[in-house]
Amino acid sequence: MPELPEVENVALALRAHLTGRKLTGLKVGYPGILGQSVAATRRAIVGCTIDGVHRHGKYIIINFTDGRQPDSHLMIHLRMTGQIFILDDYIADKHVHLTFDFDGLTVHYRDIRKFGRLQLVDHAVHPSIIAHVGPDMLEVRFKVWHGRISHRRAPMKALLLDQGIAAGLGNIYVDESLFLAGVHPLAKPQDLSKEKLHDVWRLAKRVLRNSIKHGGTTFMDFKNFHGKPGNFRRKLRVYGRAGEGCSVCGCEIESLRVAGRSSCFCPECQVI
DNA sequence: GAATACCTGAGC
DNA sequence: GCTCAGGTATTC
Repeated sequence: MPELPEVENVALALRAHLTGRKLTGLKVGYPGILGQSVAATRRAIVGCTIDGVHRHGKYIIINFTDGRQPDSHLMIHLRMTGQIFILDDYIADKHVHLTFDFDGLTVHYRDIRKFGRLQLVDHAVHPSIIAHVGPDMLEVRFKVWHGRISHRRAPMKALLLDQGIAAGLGNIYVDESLFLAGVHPLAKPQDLSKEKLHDVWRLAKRVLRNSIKHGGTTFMDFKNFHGKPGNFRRKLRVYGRAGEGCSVCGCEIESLRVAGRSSCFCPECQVI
């Protein structure tokens, strides 16, 4: 599934392939993916040229301009199963809900579970203005992050998933970050020293950067479309490994439900 | 903060 | 045929 590293790769690919291109047409199979009417979407972006692609957390914002009207900003969230790829001779299956025609290439939006959204937003390209979303996890400084999390009373698992504190971590990377930091998913900020919280912050950034470097947990190729488990999956230490032996101490990885999510952790290495 | 809605497919 | 998977908006 797309996580921050895949979203980053998608944003990089869109920027590389679409900057300067004009959108000539938009086909819509399932309007529910759009956060506004089909007509409003077409009015805002068809005939416009892409002049910027930005990522913030798991959001992508594409800037469209036509030189006369104010720019339009299309915000994309892939949620669980959204995929974007560029392929000219692709025969769309039933999960392809949107097809964007540019001069010279075709971009498909495919989404098995239809959770993803593409919506027009008012604010300018800089995506940190999304009100309910905190600073990007890769960008946020420790002092800022600590100030946003240290007074909260919820378990660390829930707080790291909370996009309002910092945006970008999903279930996989939260479990991995907590494992690397040796922090139990039920531990609360007040249970932890400032040094321990610094470890969580530092290792969360590291695990995200490492995943980006390895092509993400899900591999998505824009030219030869496929979305399947990528190189980073085999590097995961605890996620999806309940019942297996911990790579550090050998004891059995356990699974627990925290904040409505499955949480895999090592009961020996991760303490409150 | 927890529960639920949104969806479909995989795995039992 | 049931449960589970999971990000976010919404509603308790």
